[in-house]
Amino acid sequence: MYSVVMKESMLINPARAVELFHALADQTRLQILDELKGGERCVCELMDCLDAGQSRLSFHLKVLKDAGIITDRREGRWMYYAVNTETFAELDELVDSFKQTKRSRRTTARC
Amino acid sequence: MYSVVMKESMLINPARAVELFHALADQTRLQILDELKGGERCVCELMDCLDAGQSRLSFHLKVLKDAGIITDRREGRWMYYAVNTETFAELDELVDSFKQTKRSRRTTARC
DNA sequence: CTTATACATCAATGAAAGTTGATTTGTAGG
DNA sequence: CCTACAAATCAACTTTCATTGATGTATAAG
Repeated sequence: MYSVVMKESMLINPARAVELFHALADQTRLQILDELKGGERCVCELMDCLDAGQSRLSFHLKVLKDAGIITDRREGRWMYYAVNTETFAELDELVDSFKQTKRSRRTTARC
Repeated sequence: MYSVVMKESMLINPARAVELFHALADQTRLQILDELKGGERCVCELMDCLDAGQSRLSFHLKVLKDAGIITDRREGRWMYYAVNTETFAELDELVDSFKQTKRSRRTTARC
């Protein structure tokens, strides 16, 4: 089986994990995601319901997009943002990867 | 059912979510968790395998502990740290809570 | 071609977080 | 007591991140 072959204590990709968690570690960005749960939204809609300035929103949307957490789509003058479901699957995996390896309580004391 | 009663687009607790994600958004802290998957460890062991200074480790351990991600236990002069499995269950829930509400693609355009 | 709208990007500032070395606290042993 | 060791805490500093206002860019309409 896979888990037996793999080095048991190895993260999928540390840098990627940091990027994902960092993107989620902000109140405004969580509010954006919360709003996007209801379907795609354009920036001006988000400005309304989050009561945030345009450049501030743009900044946070970029962080989320760079992390692959949301996607964007242009329609005329508007940019529509939506959650990227694939990335949440990735997140699930990531969280699971931290779960304790039950065997191997300790091998040697190193102190 | 619960989910029907709850306001559909509401996070469990935004501040708590930010705290959790922030605690995980750091390379060193992820390395610590990765090491703790193999069972509890004391600070000096972590210093060895992570090649990090003592005060630096202490700082990161505090962040993880304050977020409830790890627990500590004193044994003589040593402090043993271990992952707190309950918090990972909480994390699972949190990640799930972001998953898209399929119905309600859009109600009104607000731009 | 001009103007307006929607948004991104930039530069400056302020706030928060991480690093380092020094000091302090707690425990064990002589 | 005194010393030694494990680890926490602190102060100074650096880096990273978020906010703001101004400017730039793309699209659409007249």
